[in-house]
Amino acid sequence: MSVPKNPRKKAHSSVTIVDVAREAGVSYSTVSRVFSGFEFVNEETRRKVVAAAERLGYVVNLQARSLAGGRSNIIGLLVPGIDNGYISEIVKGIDQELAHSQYDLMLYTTHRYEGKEAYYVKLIANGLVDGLILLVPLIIENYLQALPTQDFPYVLVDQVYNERPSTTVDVTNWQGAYDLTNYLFSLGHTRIGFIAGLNELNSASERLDGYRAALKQQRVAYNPALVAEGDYTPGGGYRAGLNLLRLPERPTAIFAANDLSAFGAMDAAREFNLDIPGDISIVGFDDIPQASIVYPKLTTVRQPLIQMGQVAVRLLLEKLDNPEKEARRVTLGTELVIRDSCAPPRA
Amino acid sequence: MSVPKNPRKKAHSSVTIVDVAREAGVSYSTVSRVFSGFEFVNEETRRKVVAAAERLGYVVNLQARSLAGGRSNIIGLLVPGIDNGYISEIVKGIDQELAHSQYDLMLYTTHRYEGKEAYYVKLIANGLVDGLILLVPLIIENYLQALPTQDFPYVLVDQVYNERPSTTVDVTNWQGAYDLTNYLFSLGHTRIGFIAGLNELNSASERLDGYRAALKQQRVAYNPALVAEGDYTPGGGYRAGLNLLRLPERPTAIFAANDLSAFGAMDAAREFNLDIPGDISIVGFDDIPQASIVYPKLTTVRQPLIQMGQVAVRLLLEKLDNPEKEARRVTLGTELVIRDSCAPPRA
DNA sequence: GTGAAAGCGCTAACAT
DNA sequence: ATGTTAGCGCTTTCAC
Repeated sequence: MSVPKNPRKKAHSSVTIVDVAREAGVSYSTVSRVFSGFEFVNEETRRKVVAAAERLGYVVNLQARSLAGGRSNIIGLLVPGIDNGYISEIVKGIDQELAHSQYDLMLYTTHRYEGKEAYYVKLIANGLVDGLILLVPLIIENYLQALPTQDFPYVLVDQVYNERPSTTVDVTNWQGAYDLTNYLFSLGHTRIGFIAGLNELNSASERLDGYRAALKQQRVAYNPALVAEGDYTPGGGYRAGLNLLRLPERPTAIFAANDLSAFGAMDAAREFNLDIPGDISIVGFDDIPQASIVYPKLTTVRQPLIQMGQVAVRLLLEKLDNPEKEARRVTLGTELVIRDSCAPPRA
Repeated sequence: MSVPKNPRKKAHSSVTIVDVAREAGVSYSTVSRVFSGFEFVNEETRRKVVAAAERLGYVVNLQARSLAGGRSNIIGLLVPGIDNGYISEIVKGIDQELAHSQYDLMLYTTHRYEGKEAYYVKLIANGLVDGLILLVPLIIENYLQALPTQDFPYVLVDQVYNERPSTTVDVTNWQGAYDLTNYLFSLGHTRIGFIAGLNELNSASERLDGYRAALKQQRVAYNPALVAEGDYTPGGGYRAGLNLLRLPERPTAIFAANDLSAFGAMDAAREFNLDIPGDISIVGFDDIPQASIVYPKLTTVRQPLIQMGQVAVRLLLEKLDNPEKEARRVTLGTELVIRDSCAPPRA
């Protein structure tokens, strides 16, 4: 064991490559070769080294490897927070995919550096991580501008950024909203309220567009009064729902731009003593896990959240292996999930 | 900018301490002093250095700092996965507390190394992180044994390990279960089914003990037939719920050992066309966010999940700052949360 | 207060 | 196939 001279150094002494080399009676670069793979090493030597390493309980020091060779085998994930079914499902996908790889995950939450996004990203990109997955709803440019070079590998999830060709994974928001609205029509609804998300989010505006397109196609006039402002949160959905339900001509169905808002709208409906789906139909978007736990179970549009995470990782690793590769955008399909929160309007 | 000689090195060139030193016209150890804090540096020199660094856009390389003897300022978190309200709430607390500190978070999920826990922990502890928070339900010893030295800083969340004095944060599981059972008694229930968690988890066994203690105190005979085996998942809760409801003398209330199981039990009750809480009362434990979203809203025992995460971080940082400090155990209080899933039994 | 120099554990030329 | 050597970017003695 090499004894650290530095007293402020981390306490736990560790076995290094040098110790293993001595134990095995070879030079320490040979040991390095054995553990960094790929190099040719005599089978017998390799065995000796592995045995020695095992005896000593050797484990590589990833920092040192990274410093010396360049790769940390860590990818960074930047998110607003993980206390949200939507994000944690995507993270689950990321995690799953990473499990098949040699990479580990560094989790960065944005709230820590509000207003200092640029510095944060620089710190992140400088050294520790090989690439970055950005799952941040807003102000992407603040983050992206700070990337140390044009070609630092990153991928955007669920948002598009047109100023710079960026590797991106998103879903068919427009189509999903279009399909869902048509489903409501097929049930006989024509007065369909819409609880919007923040318009700066392109997922939100695409969904609104899909809703409007379906209206148009059904030759139902678009009525701005039926669109209430929400913000993708249950609280916002609740308030928007209240507004919609107070309307003189109450909608018979409400399309909330995401599931969380739909939950809020459900609460609002209950406050009006309205039966769901008897008196009012409610639908959401995303199909987060809670959507099938609430009562009644929510009809919604499924985004392949887990798959989004997986694809994000795959795209990033692809980029890592082949930096020359051009940025590309993968748009995954959505799917109508019919559950118990809709019924034909009362006659 | 120093040009890396190694072609496989990460593409993005970065500004180093040497560049800053040259720019500022000082030696690079002075630059180091400026950024690693604490050392005495002439105020004017410091200003020059800071200015130069800013001009160049310098950011420290944490790996190098860590390797050289400093701290990585990263703590590791080991969890089974984050797709679970219980865990993600705790993580939220961890994240919040970390935000006030200089530390970043490395997220490790256990499923990647099943059967290789020891190796995994070694890898984690060896180098990259300064300390570790273990939020792993089972087989803790496999993990702990592998810690490089006796004094590698770690803290256990929601589990106790008696073989070695360990810094721990947990909650009053026994008391919570006791209180909750008594609440059910106060409503008039006496036939109270219990859906257990895995008995190896001490949270699960403590809750069962609390339930039994309340029974005893109320002089109600303990009936093993009323205890169904669950596993802390909705699926397990559903099956256990079914078993309980099939009993000749059906319980009038069900105490599920955690909220997730309670959700499963609710589904089971609905399958029997039982009204909750009219025909049967159901309670859970944990108060995860979903508990107030399900319908009817779940009566449960609140664990201060966020606070648990915060305390875990605080304990770890405390240990990091003062390695000599003895391990201690912090047990946080639980609290009865009465919502809509209980009513007196039908006469 | 500041500079010079050693070394953290490892990888990757460059030798042999 | 293996050993030698020079760093990766930084912290930390040890001089001055």
